Amino acid sequence: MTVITRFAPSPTGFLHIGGARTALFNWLFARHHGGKFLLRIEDTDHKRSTQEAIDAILAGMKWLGLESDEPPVFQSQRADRHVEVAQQLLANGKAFKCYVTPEELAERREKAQELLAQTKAGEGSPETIEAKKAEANALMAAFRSPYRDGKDAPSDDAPYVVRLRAPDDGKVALSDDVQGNVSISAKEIDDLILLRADGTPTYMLAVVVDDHDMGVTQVIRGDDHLTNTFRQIPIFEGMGWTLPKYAHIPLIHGPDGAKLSKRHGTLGVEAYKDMGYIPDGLKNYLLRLGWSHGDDEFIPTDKAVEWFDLSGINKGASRMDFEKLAFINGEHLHRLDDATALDLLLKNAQKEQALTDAAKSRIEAAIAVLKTRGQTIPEITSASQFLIVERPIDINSKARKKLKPQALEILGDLRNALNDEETWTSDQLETLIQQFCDTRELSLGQVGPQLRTALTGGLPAPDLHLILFWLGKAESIGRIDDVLELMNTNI
RNA sequence: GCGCCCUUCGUCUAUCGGUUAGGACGCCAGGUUUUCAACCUGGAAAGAGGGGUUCGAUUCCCCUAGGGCGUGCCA
Repeated sequence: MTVITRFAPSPTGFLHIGGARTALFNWLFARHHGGKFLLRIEDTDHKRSTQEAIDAILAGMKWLGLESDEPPVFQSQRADRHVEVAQQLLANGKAFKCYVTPEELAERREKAQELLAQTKAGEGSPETIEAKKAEANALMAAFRSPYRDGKDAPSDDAPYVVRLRAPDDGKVALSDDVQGNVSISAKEIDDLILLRADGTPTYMLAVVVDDHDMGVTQVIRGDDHLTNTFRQIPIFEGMGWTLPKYAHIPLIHGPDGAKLSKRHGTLGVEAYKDMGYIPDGLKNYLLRLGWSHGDDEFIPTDKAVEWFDLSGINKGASRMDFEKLAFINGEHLHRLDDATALDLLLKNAQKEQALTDAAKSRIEAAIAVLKTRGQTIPEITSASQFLIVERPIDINSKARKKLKPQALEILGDLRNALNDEETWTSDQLETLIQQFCDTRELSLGQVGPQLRTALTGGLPAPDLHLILFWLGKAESIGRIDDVLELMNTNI
């Protein structure tokens, strides 16, 4: 049987980091087993679903390279089928019509809360407190409808919902691929609503029907759904369907250990894109959050596909750590192919300022080195700033201190040596600088700082011969002359 | 309230009864050095607490504490 997984987000917001990881795990599992990865948009709640959210989720998945193997299924478009299944359950006695109103239910809950508050306040004798507590617990227990055994409708035209008749006793057991064997007693399960009073299907019904109809063999979802699974299992059983395998993965918490807040977690993946992370880096980080393969840390996507398994998933929740994300992102960025890196860097740089053609071609020449000088796109962008600035470049105050008269004298000589150089390659320039030092019996420390200052104005940059090479002869000599001239006029 | 799940360095994790409890990020120190990085070497840093089971527990069981999730005519 071919493996089929699915990612089933509800389009009430963008693709956040936890959803991205769930999608990743599903995608990896399907790829690892040569199966299919499907996408289902759970837009059953029309009021809260938006097209913007759908677009954002699709865009986020595309950016991460987690596209589904088939067009997305829209749950809202399958309502007829969901209703059909509910009717079947009604027909075979697994479900029933329930005339209890939402108001009555709310009343019941309120009463329970009130009773509980009273017991906390310690009103009355120990006996009455115990009695109240027991009553409250009974009220708080899983809801069993008075209509579950065929009680007559209050009136012919009374509105009703269709509820599943929950198992009466015993246990409902689940062998979860991550959580292990888990079970709860049947009395914890309520008679859940399948069809609302307006006839529309609920989420609980829809997931089960869709997972079945889509042929899903392995459900991988957040462990916030673990207890829901016990409610869903009776639906499968009521229809005589075989259950998919389940793997409930732990949730991701914020750096402070609390729930993901607006500040970090609820950020959509596009926010991570904007922060300069790249898909492989973010995926690697997300994969390692809760999953491991021995001591491996750097895991390219192809290795992830090869290695991924459910048994490597942890049961405990993990926290978001931006430092480690940055590090692992850097590892991927450093290995990114030059063309892609160049494209990303250029796009990022041009958000701030228009680049001259000269600057662009310098960056292109330097990209293989530039991409290694930071962990995110903005970092390597600022690391290439020395190639972007135009003459006469600013010399920052720290760099200015390197321009002592004696240093400038040496710089003048070096300038002439460079000007005489006809083979402007990085190897040749490296040799030239070395020979310049050797013949004058100078250390690089006596020659380099002022040259670096002239060429970069104090901006961070790699080795001197590389800077000279990327800048080109004319620009290099020009920048040196600017400094020599400036210092002369200042004297 | 009730039910379910979770708990190894600050963080992510390895360990599947016997280890000096390993690795990674971050941090500290040293090295390298023409700026900033990078890099190299070294270092500090953990089994929530209490009971069991066992010749032996981080590992298995129970309790407590802490955290999470669920308990909707939301998904």
